[in-house]
Amino acid sequence: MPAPELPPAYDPADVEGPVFERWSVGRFFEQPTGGDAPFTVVIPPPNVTGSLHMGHALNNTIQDVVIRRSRMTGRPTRWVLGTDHAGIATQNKVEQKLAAEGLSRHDVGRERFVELCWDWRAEHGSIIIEQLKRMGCSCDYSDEHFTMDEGYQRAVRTVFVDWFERGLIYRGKRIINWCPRCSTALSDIEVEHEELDSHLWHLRYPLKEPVGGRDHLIVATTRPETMLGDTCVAVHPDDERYRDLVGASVVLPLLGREIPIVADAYVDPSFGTGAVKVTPAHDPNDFEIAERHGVAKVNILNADATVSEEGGPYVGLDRYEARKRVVADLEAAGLLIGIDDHVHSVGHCYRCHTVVEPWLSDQWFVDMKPLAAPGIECVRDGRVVFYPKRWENVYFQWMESIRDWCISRQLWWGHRIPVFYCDACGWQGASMDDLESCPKCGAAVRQDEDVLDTWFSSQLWPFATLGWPDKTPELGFFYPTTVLSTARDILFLWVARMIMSGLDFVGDVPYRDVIIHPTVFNAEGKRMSKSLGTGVDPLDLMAHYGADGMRFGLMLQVTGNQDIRFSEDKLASSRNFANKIWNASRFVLMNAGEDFEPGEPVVETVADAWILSRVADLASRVDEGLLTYEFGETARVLYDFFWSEFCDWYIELAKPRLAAGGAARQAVLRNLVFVLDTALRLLHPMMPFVTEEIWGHLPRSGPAEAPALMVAAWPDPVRLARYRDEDAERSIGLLQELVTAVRAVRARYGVSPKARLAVAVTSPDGEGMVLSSMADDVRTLAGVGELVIGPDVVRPAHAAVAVAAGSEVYVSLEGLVDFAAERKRIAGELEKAESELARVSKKLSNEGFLAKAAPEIIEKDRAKATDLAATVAKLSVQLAELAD
RNA sequence: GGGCGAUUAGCUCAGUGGGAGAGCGCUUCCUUCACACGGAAGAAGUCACAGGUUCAAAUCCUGUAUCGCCCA
Repeated sequence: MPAPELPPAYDPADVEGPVFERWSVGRFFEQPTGGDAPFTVVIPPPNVTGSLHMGHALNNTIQDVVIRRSRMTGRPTRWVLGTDHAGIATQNKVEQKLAAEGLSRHDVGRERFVELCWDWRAEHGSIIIEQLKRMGCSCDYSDEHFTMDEGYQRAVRTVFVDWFERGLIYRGKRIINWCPRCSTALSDIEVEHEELDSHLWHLRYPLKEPVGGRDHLIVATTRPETMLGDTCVAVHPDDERYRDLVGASVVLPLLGREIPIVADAYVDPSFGTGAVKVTPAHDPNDFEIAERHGVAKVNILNADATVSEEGGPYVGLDRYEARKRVVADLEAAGLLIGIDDHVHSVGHCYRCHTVVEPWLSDQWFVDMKPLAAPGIECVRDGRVVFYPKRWENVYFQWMESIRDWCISRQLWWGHRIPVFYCDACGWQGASMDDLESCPKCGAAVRQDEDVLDTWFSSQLWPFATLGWPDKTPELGFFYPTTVLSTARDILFLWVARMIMSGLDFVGDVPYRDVIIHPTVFNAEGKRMSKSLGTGVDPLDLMAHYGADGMRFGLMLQVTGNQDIRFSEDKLASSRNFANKIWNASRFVLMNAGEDFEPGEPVVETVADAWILSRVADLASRVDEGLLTYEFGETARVLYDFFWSEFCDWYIELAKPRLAAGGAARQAVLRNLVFVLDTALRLLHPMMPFVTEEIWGHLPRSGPAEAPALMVAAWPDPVRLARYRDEDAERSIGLLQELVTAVRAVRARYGVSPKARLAVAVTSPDGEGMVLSSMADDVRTLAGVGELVIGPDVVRPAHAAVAVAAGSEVYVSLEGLVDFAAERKRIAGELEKAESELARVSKKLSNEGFLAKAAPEIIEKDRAKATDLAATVAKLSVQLAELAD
């Protein structure tokens, strides 16, 4: 089938939509139903409120690349799609919408509010899914999951009840991280710490009774307003300065409360004055001290971070206003001793960046230690492998010092905690079913008001999406999944927890390989953020460079490094690369028209043997690179092969044979088609659109092997290995050197590209024969007319000279050669060759080297020395001749 | 305080024991019938610094400096 004429420039906008449509109509995205060795990826569920950012673009390209390769190898391949319900983020969105109408969630009530969340999801939840399609991601779009699906809710509840009954989930009054804006608890790892310039306030606390002539002590604090909640002052038990004060009392300024002085080893005597004020309801360490000494815990803040009634005269003030007032009042009372500059770390909400408040409240926790042990073991014994490997240490470090997980959130949108309380008899318990009455006394029960952390449900993603807790066929077939790709910032939030819950509930790891991809920063090396306007929108990038250009440009930047300073240049060169592929293909298709006779590749010339050898090498490097997740290196290998080898050399070498017609034309056409076909397959995972479109136009020898490139066979490096040909590679290397040398002479003297040069080459026998056999190629590629190659060619008069591939090259340039300039240049080359020869000779006369270096290294250096000596000799002769 | 990463051409980055590379940018030439999103040629680096190991170090080890990230 002859190809319709392709336009001379690749326009992604014309191609991407129709190609995606073809994949969709062909149902190529859909998961397989049978086969062996399934390859499964679960997508890290994007937040349902989100839209595509660079992290998504990168991560989903990585997943699509491994998925597409796997699908082409014929393995049953499944990419599971879905979103998470994003408790805080979704609730924020819906509350904002209500606020626009002057309403709060309390005005509409819990039931209605949850309905509004579902409405919001129905309206906005598929935005990011559509964006994934735009990128060409080959997820199974017919099988979309959501962490609030009915079946998923059952999975979450099963996990909760199980852990509750095993005593792993418990309720307790603890210091948790409270976001006053979101009005909910956060787990420790949902808090982002930031170093801020602040102050250290030194406060005088008067003693109730003077002790040993002292009537006060001085405490230092970074949060003076919390003094309202102080219930003791602590000093180190070994601190001589305060020993006699332990057991005495101070009168808390402003409030007049009498509080004790206690001795506690937690206190660092070298920090501040060595005496610390203790605010048990607002600091986790102070809480511990209070527990040890049995002192009261006074909570001075309301949920919105205003001062509670415990704050006496300061009641109702915002925390920052309270700070100003407390400091001012202390100063007025002469109790403010000094203020030092101080940098300290302040926690912020990971969703809204409000400063979080350590706050005492009743929350639900998971005891993580028993779950962590198997989670550590499965990485130690290699059942789960991280790429890059170094992330395993980060994982171990966190898992080994794991702390209990606060899972309750004071939200309405999410999985409501399935614990029921009977106020009549005091019974409480977790239940799979919604209880109306107390199983013990029959009185009415009430359900816990809180919902679970979104991550509590996300941790079940690899198996809850497969139907767990039911023992579905899918679960048996697709679990464990194959690889998970994700950003490093959710290693703890998500990956570690999936591993622990997968082991605990399914009895096996959730996946074998974990790819931790680099973080995408902007060109200045700063985190990309929509709110700061430092982000780049992947949709804009795709509009400029095409989806393939963006994908390939990102892949070029994925190395073992932990971050990427995003370079748009790489996307531009990738767009150009797509155009290059398009045009090379266009050239091949224009030739492989009516008269093309399909068939196996034919080795008719050295160039044929060479390009087939190179494509065999390419297949093995790309295959290996993708299996080891080395995306940057793989992208570079593809780029170099296609551009530098296939286009710059093989196509150029093919042109005269195409023009010659007949058998020569048919042979080279077959090879062009074969190499292009193979390269398109290898490029497909990274650049799915342009490769698919071109592949559809390639001539076939019979009925189509596959309905689309997406589901065509992946080139098998083992089968291609028969095309390896080192001799051909060496020969083409000689040709390239010679051609380049002649072109350089042309450029140096500004000879028109149209002018045919007369060239004479003196070569050693072996090389001379190889070059002679390719004389026509040299003529074409270097623009040479008269060409003489022999063992002892006479140097023409008025010739520019070069040494290439061990040969002397003379280019006749009647009247053009500037002999003085030429002498200078050759002298420079000679100097370079001599110094290189001296270096290698020195090495070869080093006995240590000869005794200890690997034989092949020594052999290589000997050969190099021989070559260099020849080069030096030739250049010397040339220099001498030019002196005439 | 602990850990991790980075420091290579003007810029962004590959290269992890044996001849310093790419893309972009720059210089010169070329619109030749696949491609100017192109072709040809070229200039450009004290591989952060200091020690050490080795026959041999951009590469391994130790330390220092600077930048970034994570944990406490």
